[in-house]
Order: sequence, then structure tokens, then C-alpha cells
Amino acid sequence: MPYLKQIKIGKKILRFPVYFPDATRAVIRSLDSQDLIKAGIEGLILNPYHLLSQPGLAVIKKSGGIKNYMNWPGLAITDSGGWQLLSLIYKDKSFGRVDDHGVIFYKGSLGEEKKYFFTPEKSIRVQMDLRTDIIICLDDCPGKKATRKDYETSVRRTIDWARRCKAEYEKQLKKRKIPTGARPLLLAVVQGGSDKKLRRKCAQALVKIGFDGYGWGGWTADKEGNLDIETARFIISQLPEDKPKFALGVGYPWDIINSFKVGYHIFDCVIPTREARHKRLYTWTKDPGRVNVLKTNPRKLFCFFYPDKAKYRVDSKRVDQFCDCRLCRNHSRAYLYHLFKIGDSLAWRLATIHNLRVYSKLIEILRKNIA
RNA sequence: GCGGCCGUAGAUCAAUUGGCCAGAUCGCCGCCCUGUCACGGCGGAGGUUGCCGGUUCGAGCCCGGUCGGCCGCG
Repeated sequence: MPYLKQIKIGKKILRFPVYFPDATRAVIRSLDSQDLIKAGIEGLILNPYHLLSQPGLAVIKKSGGIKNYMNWPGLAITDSGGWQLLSLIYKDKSFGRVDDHGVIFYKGSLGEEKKYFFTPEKSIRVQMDLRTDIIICLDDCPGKKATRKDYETSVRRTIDWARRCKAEYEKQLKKRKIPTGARPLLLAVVQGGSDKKLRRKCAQALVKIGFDGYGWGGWTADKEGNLDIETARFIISQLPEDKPKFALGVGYPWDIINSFKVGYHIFDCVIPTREARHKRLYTWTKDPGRVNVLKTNPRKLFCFFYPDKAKYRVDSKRVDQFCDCRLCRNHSRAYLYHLFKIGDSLAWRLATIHNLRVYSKLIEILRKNIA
């Protein structure tokens, strides 16, 4: 099957595969746009739900969109906001509930006292207000303890919500008089758990409605952290070849390689940024420029570096001999150990830049493999 | 030389009038993080309470001695 190498969004070209880190609250913690660009990051994913509570839509609209607001020159995707709301609700029922109409949220972010109603239409309107390049339909992702019946409901609702999102999207395009070349791409998400019948039903219904791209939604990995690659592959088989596929929330570097191999184009994951802050850095075991990434066991291409171990207190070596990031070019392991020990924000910044660079390097190498 | 204060995990400190298994924090070691309420979460190792003796059913706490440290006076 031919792999889609790139698409145009307006005047911009989005090359595949691509990894977008999660700037949920309009920032990759401790980094600015220049840091991101130098780390090889081309796009960010943002979250409308979090941005509604802070800084609020009015501020962002006044700035001319979220990219202007945060001075981000690259590409940007907004998620629907559904995942956050639903995972909060599944964690604690007092947060709210879901029905066919949308999501009722009793508490705002961080305990604000407001009742909040998130519908497919509202999600689309907010995302279009944020003026990102790619927007995503609100979907219903079941909790981890979901039953077969929950998955059936989820698929039915996801299809219905996707239809409503598409209608609202077209309505807004007209209302806002957005020219064809400036419209954001609209992606829909395939639900259905590990059940192929449900996945097929969902995928086919979404394709029939017609979207610019499709996502692999739900929990992409099992409790042991193993990617459900069987489902991943099946979903691809149900979708049109010429549309980009988004593996939502994927994943570890080896997960990205494995998902890329079965046909996915877009990835996003909090892992590299969160783990950098939690003191786990990814390092190359082999020179990524010299190894055939597709023929090597993906898991064996990487190992971990834990900068808070006392053995690194006096280690003058660089963190990763194969990495060209700001940290690896300029500083020793001992210095990073020190920065984490004293709790300086530079530790976060350098560690985050490093992990992002490992991801962007991986993307560069995967692109060479489809050239 | 005399008088006073102080010795409790690697570090800094806690432990009602003597009373379960001497605690906390940091450090150390290990684990976790997948469309981020996450500068986080979970777990573990580590003490003959300076040492010797005494009083007591029972001592980190009381008594005597001793060693070490600090302060004051000679």
C-alpha cells in the first residue's frame, strides 16, 4: 500500500510521518517556540477544553488565534476536548456525565463552580475560534472498564457526533466566510475497542460522511503497555489510502515505528515531555543515521537515561552520544544531575528538548525510509 | 583545670510525666507515566539512640563514669 508522503494545508505542507507534542495549555512546559523549532518540532497539539478555562476564548480570539497568541509559527492541531472531559469523568463521576447530546461537566477545570456543557457543535466552534490547521471531531471514548455494550454506545455516539461535527464545520465555514485554501482539516476518530466488527462499523460510517483524515481512537495500548497493533492495522484497512491517519496518543518511540509500519502518519504523545520532567530521558542505543530503523527491533533502538541517579553526579560524559540537541551538545550528565537536584527549571528545559529531539530525529529517519 | 550545653538513619532534626515495633524530611535504591487537572505518583533499604555500667517490670529520656564537639571562666 502506498504511503501518503505529505498533504497541503492552505499554503503549508505537512510532511509525513509527523509527531506533534502536546501543548495542552498552549505551552510545552518550560520551552518557547524557538526551543521547539531547534528541537525539530513542526507542530503542536492543543486542547480546547483547557484553553477555555485559561486564558479563555476572548483573549485568544483577540490575538487572532492560538498560534498568534503563543507566537507559534509551525502547524497546530486541536483535539476535540472530549478525551480530557471523559477521562476526568471516568476517574471521578462527580465531575460530570455523558449522554447522546454531549458532555455535562459539573465542575470546571480545577474546581471552578460552573456547569459546563460540551457538545460536538461547541467543540467545533471553539476549535475554529482557535484557528488551528487541523481540528478533530468530538468522540466518545469509553473508560478502561467498558463493557461490550459501552463500546456499542460509544460507536453509535461517535458516528452521530461526527455527523453533527461535520454539519457544524460546514455551517461555520460559510458563516465565517473561510476560503477553501484557508480552511482547517477536519478529522474523525474511529472507536470500537479491540472489536473488529465495531471498528469496521465505525470506520465505514465515518468514511461515508467523509473527512479529511481519520484517527485511531480509544486506548491504543493494553495494561502492560503493549500497543494493540492488530486493531491498528485493521482500522487502516477500513480507511481510504489517500487520507492521513492519526494514531492518537501514540506513543513510545517504538510504538511510533510500529504504527508507522502499518500506515499511520500523525502521532502525538505526552510521554517525551512528561517523562523528561519526571527524569526519564530516551537515548539512542545505535547511531540513528547508520542503522536501518525498519529492520531493527524498535524496542532495542532506545534505552533510558535517569539523570537523578547518584552515579551520574560526577559523570562528565554527554547524555546521548548520538544526539545533537542543546543538552547533548553543551552539557555533561553531571550538570544535568545537578540541575535536577537543585530543582532548577533549566533541568526541565534541557531534558524536554532532548526527548523531543529524539522523537524528531526518529521522524526524520522514518521519512528517509519512504523517500 | 573548672562550669555549662550537646551527641538519635548518609544529612538535618522529632519522639507526651520513663511505656506498643524510635518517626519525619532530604539523600540513596527501584518502579510507574500513552488524544497531560501530572514541577507528579508508588514502593524499598537504612538506627545496638557516642561508649561502659547502674536504677527500674520497662531507659533515647533518670544516675555515675568515659570519649568526642561547642561555649564561658581561669
